Amino acid sequence: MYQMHLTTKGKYAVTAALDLALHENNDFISISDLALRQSIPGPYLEQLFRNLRKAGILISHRGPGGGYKLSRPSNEIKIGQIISAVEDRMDATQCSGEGNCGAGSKCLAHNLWTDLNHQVQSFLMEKSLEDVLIDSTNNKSSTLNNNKKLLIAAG
Amino acid sequence: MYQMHLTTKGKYAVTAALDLALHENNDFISISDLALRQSIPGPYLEQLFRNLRKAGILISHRGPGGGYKLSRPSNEIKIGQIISAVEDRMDATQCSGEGNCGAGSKCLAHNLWTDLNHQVQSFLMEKSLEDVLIDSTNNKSSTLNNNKKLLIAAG
DNA sequence: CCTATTCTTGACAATTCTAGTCAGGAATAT
DNA sequence: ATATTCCTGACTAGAATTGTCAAGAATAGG
Repeated sequence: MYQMHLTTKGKYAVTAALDLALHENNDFISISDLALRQSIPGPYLEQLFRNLRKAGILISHRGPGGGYKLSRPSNEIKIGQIISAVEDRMDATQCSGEGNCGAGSKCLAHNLWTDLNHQVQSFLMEKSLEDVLIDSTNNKSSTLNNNKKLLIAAG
Repeated sequence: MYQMHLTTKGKYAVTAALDLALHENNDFISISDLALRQSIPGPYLEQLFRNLRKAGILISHRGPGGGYKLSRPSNEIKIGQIISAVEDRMDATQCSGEGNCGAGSKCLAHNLWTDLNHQVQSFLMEKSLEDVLIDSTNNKSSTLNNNKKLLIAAG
């Protein structure tokens, strides 16, 4: 089936990465600084940064003055890469692209989820950290109709 | 923050509604028939149909020969309506559109989630049950790159 | 009127995920 | 040396998901 999961993991990871992008010229930034600035529980962030490092998105350095920094310029790192590095619901749930949902064959909604999948993938994979920072300073978020009944809430 | 949740609830509800749309000319269809045809746990589906009825999407009839049917033609019912009727994570999580994420003000990623929100909303609110059935029989799902690392998996 | 069918409601339970903590270890700058 | 900072793995509490169950109310058909 589907399984589309954005949790605090994803949010924290992206927010922290944006902070790193913002201080791109600085050397390394420690987790404690980041956690403080972005109001993220330190040990939790640490856990997330493991994954980002393994995924090659961050590089780290230990010892005094150590910390993390982006492995590449902020315009080369896509939001989708960050999220997929920390959101590990790899979906063992049901047919993950294969068509063994419905009874034996594709369920009626199969293509719907596939298309939605593609839609979100594209959105997140086309947007770089730099893009988001630019959008953010321009404050140019699209007009959001604040329908609380809908599935996604921004914050 | 965000909170974008598609769970089995949403999948089951949409799949069942598609089944109803497929048999639009028939009278009422019983939950047991539906559950059997679409491999959905009966009592669970029952629970979901409550919400769809309350939302005015389905109408029901009791007694022998009773069951459920769509309240309107399948081209007037949008997927988004179905999902929002059953996925009740109304998101008390954090700033639900307000900007009290970050420390006091909007977090760096605020607009990103808002935009993603809007993106998915549009997608689901523009697609009707009929649309999905047509896409489904045409088998014309967009080319999906089967990246298991990504957040959404279809099925 | 009796009965089988089917929805209706509310409560309940098991499992899984999320979100976050903690302790101890390894590297490194000064 | 020592303080700093990452690194790792395990662990926990709470919530959410995914169901189940039992008893009741409506209705069609005989």
